[in-house]
Amino acid sequence: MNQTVAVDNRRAELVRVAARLFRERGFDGTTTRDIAEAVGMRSGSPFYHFKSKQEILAAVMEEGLVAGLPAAEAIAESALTPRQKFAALVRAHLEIVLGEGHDFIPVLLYDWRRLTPELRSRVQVLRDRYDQLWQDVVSELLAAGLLRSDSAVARLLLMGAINYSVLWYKPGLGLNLDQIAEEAVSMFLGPQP
Amino acid sequence: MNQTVAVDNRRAELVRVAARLFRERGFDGTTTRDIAEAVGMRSGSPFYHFKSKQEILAAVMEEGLVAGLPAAEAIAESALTPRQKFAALVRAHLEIVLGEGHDFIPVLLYDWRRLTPELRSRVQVLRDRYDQLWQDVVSELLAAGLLRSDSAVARLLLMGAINYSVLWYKPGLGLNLDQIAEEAVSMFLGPQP
DNA sequence: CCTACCGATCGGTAGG
DNA sequence: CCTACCGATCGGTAGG
Repeated sequence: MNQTVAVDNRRAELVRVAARLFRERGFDGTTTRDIAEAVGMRSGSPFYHFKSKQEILAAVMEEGLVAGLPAAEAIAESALTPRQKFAALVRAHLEIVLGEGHDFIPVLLYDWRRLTPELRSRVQVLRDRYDQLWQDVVSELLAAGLLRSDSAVARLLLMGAINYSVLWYKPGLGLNLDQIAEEAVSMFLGPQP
Repeated sequence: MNQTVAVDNRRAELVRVAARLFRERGFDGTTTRDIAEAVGMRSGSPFYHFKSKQEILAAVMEEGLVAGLPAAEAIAESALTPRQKFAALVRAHLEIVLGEGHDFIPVLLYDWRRLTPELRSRVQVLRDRYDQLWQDVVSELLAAGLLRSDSAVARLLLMGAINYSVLWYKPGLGLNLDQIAEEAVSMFLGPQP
């Protein structure tokens, strides 16, 4: 219809391809030339869509958060029991961290430090919303007596355990995502009552 | 006495300074010129001591592992109860991950992927020894009925929770290392019997 | 370990 | 989005 759609498509393509490359090789291990080539552009053309390489990085992270938030919000606001909410949140989180084709959040976990302070603040807004959902569910667990710990530290340790899996999980080897989620929940909360 | 000592001192100095810079700025965010300048050398001189920048990175990681192994081994081989061993291991690990002046293991956690495959294999030998100590203690916890989970996944989740703290812990804010260690142990194992 | 340097890479830009 | 390019940086090396 108009050119905006085409331009947006190209931009979205750059973000998607950049996510994959950043995840595989890291932010510093990927050049803007790599990204351009992977979408069939010339080396300077990504800068028509983004002001800097770091802006691409921020866009990757924001897209991952925006894509992941609705599912997490639905879980947090559902009528499930605290334990069920937690189990669902763990499973959903494992999916966006380890699932096939999910490159965005791993990039966030790997290369958060490469963002400039300004961009970090911008992305942090979305990150805070995601963290708050976890905080709410962890608070429910504590209120229900299912977890004993300082609430803020508990959340950080729990999310750390899950997030860190991006460094050791290999698809096809050992447990699958459902099984890892089960192991994690039962380890943190004890066996099902 | 002889020149070997002086040369070794310079080399050790490079490793120590590189550890600090790599931790603060990341491997790719640090140039060999930064490292040279920080020890008072000219830009090319680090390559008299190391074949490549990656060799410096490997040396940093190996030094961290060699320094951390004895304490962990002493704990694993001690006569403590499984719960006490685990608590001691968590506390010792938090120290080398978060403690002031401990830059080596954070570099390992941040920049493991920047090692070439060959160097990664070399460092992995030491890493395996460290991981095995954790595996042994986790197995003892399982045997004692203090943890319910698949043993390998349990270890990875536990170590992930601790290791990931390198991304959120800020000295002087919130809990100190002793308190975080206590929170972690009680969250994973439940309240003390 | 220094001097002096290279060769390549890379993010980014002007102008169309 | 392409062409053509710059300016700086950086790991690494030869020779002493």
